[in-house]
Amino acid sequence: MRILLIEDDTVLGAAVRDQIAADGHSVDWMMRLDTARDAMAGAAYDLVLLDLMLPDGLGLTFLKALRGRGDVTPVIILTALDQVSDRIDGLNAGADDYLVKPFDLAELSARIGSVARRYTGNPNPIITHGTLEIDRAAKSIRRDGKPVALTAREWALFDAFLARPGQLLSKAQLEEKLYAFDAEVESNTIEVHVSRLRKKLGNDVIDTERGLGYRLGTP
Amino acid sequence: MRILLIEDDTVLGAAVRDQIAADGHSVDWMMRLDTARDAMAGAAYDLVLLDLMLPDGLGLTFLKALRGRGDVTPVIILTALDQVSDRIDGLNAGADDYLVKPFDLAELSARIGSVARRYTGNPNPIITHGTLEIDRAAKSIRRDGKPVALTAREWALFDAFLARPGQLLSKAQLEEKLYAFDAEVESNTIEVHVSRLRKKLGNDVIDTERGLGYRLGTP
DNA sequence: CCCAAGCTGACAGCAGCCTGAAGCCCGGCG
DNA sequence: CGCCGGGCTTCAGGCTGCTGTCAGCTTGGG
Repeated sequence: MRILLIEDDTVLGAAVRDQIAADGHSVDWMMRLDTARDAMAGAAYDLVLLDLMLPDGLGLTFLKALRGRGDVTPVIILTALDQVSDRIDGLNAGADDYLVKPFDLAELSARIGSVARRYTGNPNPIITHGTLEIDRAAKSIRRDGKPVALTAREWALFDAFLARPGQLLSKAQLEEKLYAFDAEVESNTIEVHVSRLRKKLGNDVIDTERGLGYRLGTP
Repeated sequence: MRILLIEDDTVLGAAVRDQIAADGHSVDWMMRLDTARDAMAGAAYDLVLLDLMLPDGLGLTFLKALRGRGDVTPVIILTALDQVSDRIDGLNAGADDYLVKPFDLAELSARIGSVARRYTGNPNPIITHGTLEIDRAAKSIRRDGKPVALTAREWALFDAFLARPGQLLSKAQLEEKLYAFDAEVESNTIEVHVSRLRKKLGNDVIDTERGLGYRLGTP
């Protein structure tokens, strides 16, 4: 497995690098966000280990930008912050896991294994839905063979329907999925995003059930 | 999402149950492993919250048996054990996540969301009633295999009968369920909706008991 | 046979939904 | 540091079809 380690503490970084290498993975170690950004642009990693406090910025900003770009590479956060709110922010920003320093290197190995198990193992299954071809893992969609680009929110919304085909999802449920519990929307955002999705994927991808919610269309 | 909570501490269990319910999930709460085992045999859960120390055995044994059986339902461990080696054992036994008591309820919510996001669903439980197939969670009904669409009010009414199969429900009770306490209807609204339901689902789904109320039909 | 209780077709009003447009926010770039 | 641009949210106006109401009919009990 190819792992990108972003950590500015030289002692901890070296220890982590050695542990990962001992587990048989290959590691690239960056100490700054800008070089890490370049590294990710140039190569495909299977996992990112991300410190939150870095000399040239916050790890959370980096993570949000990554997810906003549609990148789904698994991310495990390593940080000294042990406040609950920080953990929640991290998970909501799209992290897959969270380790608080000081952590045990053996636990890091276990967590890496746990994350890896979820993502590797099977080639990406393609779901066909009418004239759409959907690769959920890669977050890519083709309509009539032509690629369609979805934004982060659009994908999050569509993915909610893919997770449970045929299930009716209320706007409240969808809001909960698109936004953290704390975040609040008090307008018709969901409706707007549904509208956009329909424009990109076809009017019949999502059915409205008045007063109840939405449902994946039946092609 | 349908969640099985296995926890023998009544105070913590109630708090967790309430938090999950507030997040919009449905919860079954078991205090023993044997009843939990029965529950999992009888229904498909989307997530299991598992305490490790239970009156009739160890949670880890339960988890290993589950995984050994090929069950991949996501499991989050809740426990007072905070040794790193305990965490590693838990993750290696097949747990998806690990929370050490005392934990913050908001963080539990975040972790549940994190697990849910990467989870690809178990089918919802389907109730068969005569020629009807009912998926309460998905709010979908098939009659003779063909999908039937219910409106919001129709579904609310029908769901009232599904919640208590065989029980007689007076019009007053039904009005109370369909409308907020204050809202008042002074006509035969319930009768009208029952009529519409019968038209969609068949005349025998709901039986009339003159002067008393209605009852789910017995196919 | 009569009356009370329930059933159902028709319909108007309005809650709920859709969508174009405008403003805001944030990351990227000069 | 300031501008630029894409994405997200909010708002407002228009439309759809669900829902409560009513009237006339049917059913069941005594």
